[in-house]
Amino acid sequence: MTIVTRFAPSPTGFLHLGAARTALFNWLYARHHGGRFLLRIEDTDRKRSTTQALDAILDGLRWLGLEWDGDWVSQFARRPRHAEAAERLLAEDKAFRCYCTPGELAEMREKALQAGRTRLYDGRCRERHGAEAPSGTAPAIRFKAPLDGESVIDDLVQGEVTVANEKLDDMVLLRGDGTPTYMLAVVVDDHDMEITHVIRGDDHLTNAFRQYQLYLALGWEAPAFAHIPLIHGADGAKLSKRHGALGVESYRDDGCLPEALANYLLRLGWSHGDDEVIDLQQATAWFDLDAVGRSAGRFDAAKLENLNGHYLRAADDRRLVDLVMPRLADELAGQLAEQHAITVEARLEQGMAGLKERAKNIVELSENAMFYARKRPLPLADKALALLDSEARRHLAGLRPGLDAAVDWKADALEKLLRRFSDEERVKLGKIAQPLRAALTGAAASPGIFEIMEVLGKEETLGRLDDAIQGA
RNA sequence: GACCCCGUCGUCUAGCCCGGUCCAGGACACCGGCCUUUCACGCCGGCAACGCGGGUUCAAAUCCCGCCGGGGUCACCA
Repeated sequence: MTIVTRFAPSPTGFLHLGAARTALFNWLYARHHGGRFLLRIEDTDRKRSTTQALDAILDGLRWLGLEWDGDWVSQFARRPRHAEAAERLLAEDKAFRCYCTPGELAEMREKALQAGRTRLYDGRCRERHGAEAPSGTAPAIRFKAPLDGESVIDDLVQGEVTVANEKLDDMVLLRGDGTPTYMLAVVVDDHDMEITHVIRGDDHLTNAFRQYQLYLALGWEAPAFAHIPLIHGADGAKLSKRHGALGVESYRDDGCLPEALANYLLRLGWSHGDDEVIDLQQATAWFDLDAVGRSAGRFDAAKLENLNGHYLRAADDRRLVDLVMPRLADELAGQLAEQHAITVEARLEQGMAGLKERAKNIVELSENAMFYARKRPLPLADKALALLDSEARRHLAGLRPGLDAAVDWKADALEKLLRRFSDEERVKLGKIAQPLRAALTGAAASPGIFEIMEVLGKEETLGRLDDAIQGA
């Protein structure tokens, strides 16, 4: 049997973390088993569905590297097929027309809630015939849910879960306006798309029982279910906008690398012994549902950040340059004209190894790289300014002729030169290196200073040095 | 409220199914230290958990029961 999974978001918002993880698990499960991973957009709610949301979801999936097989399916486009299924159930007396008004329904709900019943609908239209149908109301089609017995689902994550059928409501299949409800649409679509494994959030667990009954009524084989725990905010409550249930694109904008987010999401709720750093390829080889935990996890930004730093250090230099350049251009607005941009890009590529060692995300990386992009004279941070006292400037002035005379402008040669100079002056290397750092980068912390001199080149280095020596 | 699910360091988790190897292991965070021209990285060390109460057993994080706590679901939303 070929395994077929699907991710079925509704295009009413961005791709938030919980949804992204659901997509990831579906993708991994399909890939691991050599199956297919399909995408279905649940856009039956026309009022809330937007194309912006759809684009955000598609972009988010692509950014994370979760490509789906074939074209995505629009649930809305399949509504004739949904209606057909509802009509068939009606014909087979497994469903009925319901003429109840919203007012009646509200009354029933209140009554049921008061009595502590889960079955809200009282079944009053079950046996009502067409002839007695009140005119003027467009009837909805309701499912005749079983009144007794129990439904059992052998969930791949939650285990065997049983619910008494009397708790299952006569749910609406087709609304009065003829549009299908979610409950009907998922079942019909999952069946038609030949989905073998439905992997989704825990919040759908109770829906699974209603859907299971529908499969039974329709005479179809139900897929295997796997309900994965939800992701909670740091305070333990359901992840909401309040605690940054943001779209994956906002993590990207904040400097997150997709492989880091994927790794983080993977480890939140799934584990493979003591392994922590697991890329998508390794995950594909290892992933299976039996290692998915049953309890909800809390979102931990610090752990994501740590993972991000790891992947950042491992990332290709050229790729990072491409990620950093737009941010620098943005910050320097206009100052990064073409000729200078070429120079900066070359510097970044050369200096990236030292830069990426010191950043946890692309934003930080860009900030740290700023001194390679700025033109003279450099703005000096307070700490840099403090480093450049009169004594320091005297040292730098003393150092200048030696640098000017240097023929071999390479990091190791420059280091020898500096060390010799500090020996001769009988001062610690730090007394020279720190002011030099301040002069060349405008900051008190940076990559290795000799490496920076090499990347900057002799002319720029001496220029920045002069700025600092003469500086007020 | 009813139904369902969950409960190991602050957080993610290993161990639980098949009780002893667990005075509970790893990772992140935090706190020391080393390395070092700075900051990082790296390395070394430290802090820190089986929700509570009963059983069963020679022995329980592991099995059973109760309680408590957290979460989810109860629409002509998805």
